[in-house]
Amino acid sequence: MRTHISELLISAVSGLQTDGDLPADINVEVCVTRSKDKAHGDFACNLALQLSKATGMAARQLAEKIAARVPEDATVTKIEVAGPGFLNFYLRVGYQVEVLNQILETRDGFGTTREYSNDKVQIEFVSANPTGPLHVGHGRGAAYGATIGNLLEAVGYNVHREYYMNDAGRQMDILTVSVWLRYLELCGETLTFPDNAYQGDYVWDVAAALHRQYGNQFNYPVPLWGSQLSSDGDADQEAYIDALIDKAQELLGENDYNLVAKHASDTISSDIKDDLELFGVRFDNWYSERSLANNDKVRSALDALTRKGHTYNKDGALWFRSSAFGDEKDRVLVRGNGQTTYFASDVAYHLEKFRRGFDQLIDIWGADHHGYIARVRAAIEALGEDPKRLRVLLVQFANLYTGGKKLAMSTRSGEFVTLRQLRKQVGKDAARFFYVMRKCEQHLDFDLDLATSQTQDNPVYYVQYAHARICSVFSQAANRYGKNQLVDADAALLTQEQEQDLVTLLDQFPERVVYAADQLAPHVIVNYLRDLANAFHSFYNACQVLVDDAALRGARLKLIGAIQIVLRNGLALLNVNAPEHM
RNA sequence: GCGCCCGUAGCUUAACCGGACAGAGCAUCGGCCUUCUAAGCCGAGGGUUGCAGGUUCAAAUCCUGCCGGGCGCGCCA
Repeated sequence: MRTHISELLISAVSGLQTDGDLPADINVEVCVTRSKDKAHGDFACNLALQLSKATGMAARQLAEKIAARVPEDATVTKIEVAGPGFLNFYLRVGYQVEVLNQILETRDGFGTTREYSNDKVQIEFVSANPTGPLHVGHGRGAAYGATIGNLLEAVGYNVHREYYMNDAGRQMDILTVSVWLRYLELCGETLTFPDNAYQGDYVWDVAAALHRQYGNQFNYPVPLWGSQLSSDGDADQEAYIDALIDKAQELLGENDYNLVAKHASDTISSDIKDDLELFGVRFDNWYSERSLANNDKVRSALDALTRKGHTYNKDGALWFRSSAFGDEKDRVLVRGNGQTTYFASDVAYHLEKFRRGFDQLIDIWGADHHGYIARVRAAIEALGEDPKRLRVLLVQFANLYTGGKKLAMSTRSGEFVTLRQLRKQVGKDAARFFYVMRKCEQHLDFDLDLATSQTQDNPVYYVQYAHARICSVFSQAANRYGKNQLVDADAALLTQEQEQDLVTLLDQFPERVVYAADQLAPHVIVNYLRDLANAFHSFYNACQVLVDDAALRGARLKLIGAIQIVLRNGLALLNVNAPEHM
């Protein structure tokens, strides 16, 4: 309907142009919006206000001229010039009821469109180091990315979801050593576990599994080697950890060290996979950082940069001249000790993404990575790819509160609430809904006490309850009147204000999905569902569905049948269940 | 110090990417269950959109400067 009105307006403008009332060379961008207020009709357009600037004509006067030139239309009953020069369109009562038939016919498909049907888009999210279980901070990125994926799919994109496993580098070495030390303790050794190693209980679990599988194969009595390390290292703990890593590699040898490392990373990765699966978050691919290095992809990406003349050597390190591409300073790719940096892997990884033929790339990162955007973009540009095809979304942190106190969340300290615990406490549906309720650049305060003790107040129940109520009405309708109540129902009987409001809302669902997908804004769907549930609950209290009048009853069943489908489709976008009973 | 994000009712927030009197929820107060689920509905109070300028017919939205909060600024990942 909106595009239809736009067409009417365009025709009016070109009519005025041939009349000579408007200059022929003006740029017309017609923008029709739904009126917020019913007093302003059904649709509104600010065209005259925009054109008055370009033409120098008074806006109201111009609006009158446009209105007079709009072609006759069966649906438009009145065009009014209002305020400073708005054109308000009033439409025939009941013009939207056709949407009910459309919903009941297309069912699951209602809300999906084919707007972007040929574009392949890759969305990379979560991508947490496999050094520990996912915590509630990761949950937001997971829920957000999964929902974005659903939205993009709904508007026709070919979506590929990927998790980048940072399974290489120093953090993994620290994890390996942490597991090995716990393992030694299980073998009966006595040692001081470093404060800056991974403290969490899960490290014990990983070590225990290692011990079950390999027995004492990796045991080296501490008295034989412990004294060789610089004394307990309160001077420099990080150096102490590095020394431990070296010592472990020396004692275990490459093969055994890698066995321990792989055991640790595999165990934790599979735990992460299970966890995400239960959270309703699926990936098409898990891309290993280690595999980049193993396949020489890092080396060849660096060679490509060097060939194009964007690198240089300084102080024994290899640098990328990212400042030539808008970054604030140059970045190190290969350190003086010969090791490549995390950034080097990321350059190779993003190059690889482009090579895989995606039209668009979306990265969802935690807000703490914002300083990273410029250098990744720089690398993409330097390698001859179009940086505009990469969209980076920064998701602000979710702060967790309990007892009014903010919880610190650090994987190394072991002080964190896992995603698994959260899911068990508040449930998958509530957690998923809560995580995407706010726009991603807004900080999210997650009050655990509130979520656990007052689950009744959680808005997800409000929406789910609307769905359950509808299901209940249908089951009673079937009991009293038999099935197939929807056949031949006449939606024109829906004349109550609450019924009209509902039809209008249902009619908006597809455009809201498109908008949410364009903006990568799941909260738009959340708000829509709350509005729809609210309109339904109001209707439910004002109008009886199962009335004696069979015609009216049929019309109302048709209406709530459509609502049921839209609630279900909307909740499905969020991976939230639509229960039949509550 | 420099850079990015944010500041809206007591609290948590929305506002269709410049539009009409800034909408909700929680909390507070007052009503509604012998009719389809009261996890609901109806009503009331509560706002100088952090502050000060600027652009515009029109600013929560755009620009400038302050104030306040978060995050980042490694040959860490």
